[in-house]
Amino acid sequence: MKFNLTQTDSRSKARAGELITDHGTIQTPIFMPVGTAGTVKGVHQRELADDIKADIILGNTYHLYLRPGLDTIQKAGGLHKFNGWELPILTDSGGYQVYSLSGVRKIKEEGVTFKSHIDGSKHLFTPENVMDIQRIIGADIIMAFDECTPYPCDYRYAKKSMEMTHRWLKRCCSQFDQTEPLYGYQQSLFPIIQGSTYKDLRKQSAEVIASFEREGNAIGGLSVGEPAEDMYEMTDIVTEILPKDKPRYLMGVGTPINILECIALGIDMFDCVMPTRNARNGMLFTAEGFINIKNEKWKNDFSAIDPSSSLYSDLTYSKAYLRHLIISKELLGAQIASLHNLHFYLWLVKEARKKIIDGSFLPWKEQMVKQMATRL
RNA sequence: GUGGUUGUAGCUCAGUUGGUUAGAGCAUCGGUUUGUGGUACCGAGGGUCGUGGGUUCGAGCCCCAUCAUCCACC
Repeated sequence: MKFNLTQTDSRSKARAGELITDHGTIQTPIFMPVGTAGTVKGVHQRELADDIKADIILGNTYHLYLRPGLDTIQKAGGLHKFNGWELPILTDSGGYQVYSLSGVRKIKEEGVTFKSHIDGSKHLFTPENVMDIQRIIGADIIMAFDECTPYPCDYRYAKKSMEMTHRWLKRCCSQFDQTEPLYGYQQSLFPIIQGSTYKDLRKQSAEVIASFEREGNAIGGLSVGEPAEDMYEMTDIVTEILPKDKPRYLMGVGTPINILECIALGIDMFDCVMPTRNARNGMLFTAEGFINIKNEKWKNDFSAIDPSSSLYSDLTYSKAYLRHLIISKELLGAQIASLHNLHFYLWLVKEARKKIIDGSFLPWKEQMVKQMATRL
């Protein structure tokens, strides 16, 4: 993997770059659609690649390990072969599931024991086997096994947890470096910064993570319920410390506004379920603001879903029709809305990239932030 | 015509021996959603309890009448 910085904004910390992997080049800043179980819910791979030009998608270690299981994925020849997505894939390590499934798990130094949400069976994730699992899934970028602390989190727990995440990282790197990719292309391991909302912990974690000198670095443990201002402050602290010549990935973020603000703080990569999950529940993001398509005001609005879009479905179908589909829980509604939101997110980061390169990022960002906060 | 059944929110229905401002599901309206356990979650509006009398301190519930409904029998 190789990362080239194309341009750095002179009035903010925003950067434009390109990340070259064996499955293709990713232009940064980038938004990565989340495809937990090997599918971006409601969106075809062909639509992702051709219609909205996603450069990379996510998969999830926890879900894929439980179902369809490693045996099937390995027999398929890895996740790319299994799901027919030929561009880059990033897999999350399952660290976040340990957090979101809290109640049915036990965290120890060795690793995490948890119960499957599918059949209740018991499993153990360790830094070592999570590396092995991600070798089998075969993503281009794989994530270290970490503990994502909840918010709020008291200082003592945040510190203890962060230190364990650092020790786990050492074990991840050791296992990763002793093993080989299985399918003939390179994989890169990204470590994850923790430290909750404590400045000194974040600073310390960023320094530790940077010292491992991996090919890219991630920020975890944010967008878990803390105020946006805290998220920005923590991001600002760590991007000051992280090496400039490597990509920075802010995990799980966020709203279109969060993304622009964090691009301004020097983040290159984002992922979030928001565009797809909220689409399924009737929320549409646009450059002018956001829409709850279920609201009665759209009932007889036969204008295009998004006249400024280049998408067939955004131009062909009306708001009234999409409202009908979403309210009726028709599957096509989720598809149209998901594709719309992802297209918008990708348009947003591509536009940001252009503005960074031509030097007009900051005023454009301010204008967009103002517009996108509007409830339509 | 006779005997019986059922009438409670837009719909389908709960509602104890009579006891505070009559509930639920669905529907409607509004909100939430941040490294996906999300076809999810939270909230709101909406009822002269078929109608009219009566008994009672108090009636959705008991009594009478009446209307509607469905069933059975003439």
